[in-house]
Amino acid sequence: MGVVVASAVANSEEVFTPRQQQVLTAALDLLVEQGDRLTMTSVARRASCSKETLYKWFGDRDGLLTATVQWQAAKVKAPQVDRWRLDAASLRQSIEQFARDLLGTIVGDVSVTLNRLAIGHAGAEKHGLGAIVLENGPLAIRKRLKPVLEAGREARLLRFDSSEEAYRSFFGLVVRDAQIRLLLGETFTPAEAEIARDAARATEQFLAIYAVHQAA
Amino acid sequence: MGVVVASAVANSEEVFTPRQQQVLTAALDLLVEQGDRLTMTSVARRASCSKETLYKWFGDRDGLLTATVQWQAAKVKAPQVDRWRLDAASLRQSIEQFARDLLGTIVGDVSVTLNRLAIGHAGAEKHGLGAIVLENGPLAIRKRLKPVLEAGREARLLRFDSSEEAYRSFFGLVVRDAQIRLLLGETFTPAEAEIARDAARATEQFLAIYAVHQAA
DNA sequence: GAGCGACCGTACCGTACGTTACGGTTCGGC
DNA sequence: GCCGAACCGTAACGTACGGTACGGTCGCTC
Repeated sequence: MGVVVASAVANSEEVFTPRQQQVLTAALDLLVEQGDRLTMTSVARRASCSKETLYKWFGDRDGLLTATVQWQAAKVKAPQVDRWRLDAASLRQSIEQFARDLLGTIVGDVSVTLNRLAIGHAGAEKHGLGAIVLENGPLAIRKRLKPVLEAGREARLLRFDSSEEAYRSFFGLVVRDAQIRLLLGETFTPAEAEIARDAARATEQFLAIYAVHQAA
Repeated sequence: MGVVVASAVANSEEVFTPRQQQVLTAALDLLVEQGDRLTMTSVARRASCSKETLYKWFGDRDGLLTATVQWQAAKVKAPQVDRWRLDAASLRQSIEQFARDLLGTIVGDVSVTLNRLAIGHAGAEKHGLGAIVLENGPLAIRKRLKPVLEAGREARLLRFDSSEEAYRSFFGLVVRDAQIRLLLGETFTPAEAEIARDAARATEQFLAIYAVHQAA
């Protein structure tokens, strides 16, 4: 286990020195470039540091990977959608913004790489990375979206039993098969415009399901 | 590359002797048990065969894995939904059946394992497995669902521009975040009943989006 | 029953990589 | 100007595992 990385999961208080962040950046770059096959030697070389330092700071290979994922995941905290009034238009806008954030993140190189890594680890009974990615990916967005959805329900703009359920359908409508296809190696990088269009479509569909019928 | 496994992708004509299938079964079992870390030695031991035979039949480790995935994937070909008349009820029933198939497959141990494996390979620039899994997973279902959707459109029961698009939203509504959560190591195994309920909900939602409004 | 091909079990080889060890350099504190 | 801590670069160690070689057994053919 890592020396600096203590509790393995969700210790966002963890702080890295600038030098350490350089190392983590190097590790992340190599991860994106060559996936899980990166070697400690290559990280050391890329970061211009010694392996000894690597081991001193991160304990072992897993510690380094965990630190990298953790550190990167912590950066995802996108800005809260600030003030939204509770009319149909602004609700729709908030939701669409979330859809764009979510989709944009998920189709990114870094997201694909980190998810691949975490999935690989999960396949080896090491669920630490999976938990971190889960926590900072889908769950983070969900946590931010939930109050919006519930305010929408409060205002009788939306109808659903459980915000959990509603969120999951939202996720499905936004992500569809894009994530699994990317993870499986299909290479497509939607432009900003496509993402926006997809987000709009997903929002439309979500509202078609969960919006209260505005009976004139 | 494998000796027996020729074209790497979608050569379903490939046939394995019973003995070879025993070996592949052993490999699959080990894969489910320990993920990508299975060794050639362990497969040989489990299948009571020599490593030499393994290499003779499958070429190398990748060949064995490819053969395993390919062979397993070929078994997924679920029965076509046979005759469906084109009223709203039977259309709905067909779609719901697809949803159950899809969800049931995806939450299964074997699916999770094989997807993990293929994703790992995709992360190492070896897209063969990813292509196979993609081909036999999502794409196979889509291929079977497509005529149903288009017949529905023909009969003015459904409205959509592209069946591709409609399928992808269907996929999203059915799978939601279940697949990625399982891949990341969350362990939940929905009962038959839950799957059926989720499939029904997804169908409901899909129709809410794509069914033509039956204006009384 | 001799010859032969397919296959098993096991011992062996080569290598890549995680991990450790060590000599040399920089730098802040006194 | 000296000391120790932190760090760099590199060499060395240990091992796990992919891949190969080989002797032995079974079963089939002539």
